[in-house]
Amino acid sequence: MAVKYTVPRGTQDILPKDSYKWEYMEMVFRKVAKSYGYQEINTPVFEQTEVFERSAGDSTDIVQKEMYRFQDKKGRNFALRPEGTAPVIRSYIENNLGSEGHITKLFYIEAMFRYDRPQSGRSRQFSQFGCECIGTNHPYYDAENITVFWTYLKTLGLKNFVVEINSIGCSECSETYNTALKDYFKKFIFLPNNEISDLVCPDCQTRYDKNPKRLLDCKIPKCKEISKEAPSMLDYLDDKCKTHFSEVQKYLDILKVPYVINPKIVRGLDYYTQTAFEFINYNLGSQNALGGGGRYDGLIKQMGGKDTPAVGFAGGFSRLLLSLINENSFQGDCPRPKYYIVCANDSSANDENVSSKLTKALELLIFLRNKGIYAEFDIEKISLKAQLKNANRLKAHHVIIIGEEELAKNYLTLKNMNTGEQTTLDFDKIDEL
RNA sequence: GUGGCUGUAGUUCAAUGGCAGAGCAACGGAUUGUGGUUCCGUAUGUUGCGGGUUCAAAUCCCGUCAGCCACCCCA
Repeated sequence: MAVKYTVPRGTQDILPKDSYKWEYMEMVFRKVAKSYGYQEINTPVFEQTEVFERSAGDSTDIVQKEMYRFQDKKGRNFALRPEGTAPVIRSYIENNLGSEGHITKLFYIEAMFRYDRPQSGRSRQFSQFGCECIGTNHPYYDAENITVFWTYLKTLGLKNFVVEINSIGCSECSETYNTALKDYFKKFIFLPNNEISDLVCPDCQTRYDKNPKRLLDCKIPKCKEISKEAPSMLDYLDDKCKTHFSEVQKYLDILKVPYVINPKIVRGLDYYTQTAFEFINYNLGSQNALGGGGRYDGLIKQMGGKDTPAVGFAGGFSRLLLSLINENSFQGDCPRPKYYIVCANDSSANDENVSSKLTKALELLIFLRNKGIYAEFDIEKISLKAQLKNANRLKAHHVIIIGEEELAKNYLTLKNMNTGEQTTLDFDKIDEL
């Protein structure tokens, strides 16, 4: 069978058999986010390239390798959005959203694009949910932001996940720590004669210069062994950051969100400060982060706004769905007809009766649909058997049978497809349906 | 971006280099006013695509596309 066109690599169609699952996950997210006072924002799928370059950081992989870039007819540079925070902040500044109160809470559900090798849980177009709480540096809001994510996963019924938190400090602490880390790793990267050693993997040798904190979560056994003895970020926090971090923990305890402290958590984007957190499902394979986030107190100023602190998270729907299906926790219902209408025509039926039954069926169908009830009828299926079989295939809750008997006495036969039980209902009382 | 595995009916998977097959699903019947269970029957193919080797290729080789796994990175 020749399929002429296919979806672009790393993208997918969401087909009817799955689309209701996505709809359900989005519905629950909107509900949870709104209960915490977040309001929905939608930004364009593309932005000026600089929006991402300035925020995420020039050296990050997202900016360096993964952005879909293009020019429009006037030669302006744009990029498909690879992450959600920068556009939201761009909009926050542009529309002066901060003027409406000292805290602004925004949530979004949007498609993101990154050019990367596809794998289970990683595609080139993917859908993210996120919450940004802008305008306060109070540690309670770090905890509250984490709680939104946690509540969302709990509401969906997800069981296998952990919340890991860390503080990567303000830019000053981070600087001091990087120096300490490089000091420690120096003797493993370089031999006494200053040549490159092979005590750590080649990737870690690049990390040493590019992003020293990444040295901590290398998966190569020999590197893991070395990083065990490495200094911990938490020992390099100044008093302000230390207090902030312990306050976040205090509020998480009060809000009853279980968490573990993982001093090795690193964020992939440059704008993060202090609190960093990840939601991880260890059953998920190598792409195991359901989402992550943290505080980014410097970003808004850096992007040209007033100096405004903020905290936020983003998560991926496809990994979430994989997790829910894996552990059999998905709770949404697939759409099922509440009523399936069947016309029964036996050999005794004359043409006139066949026609009045059809009229009755269609009247009933439109009556139910006008009330917003999902009702089905198949005008092309003739035999009673075929119609019932179809009702069963669609998992209809009830079947309404209109046959000779019903036509003559002006009532309907109502069949419960679960129990097989049948009752009758006067045609004049269809309001009761 | 690096390394590896895989690609056959709607789907899950078979087939020593020698006639492309089975389960499930679909459809029809057994059962003319009753679906799900059972039994019987019917239909189903550019073996991802393009080249090569061979008397002969789903099978071997090369290329390509796609998916998966790990790395990388991250949602």
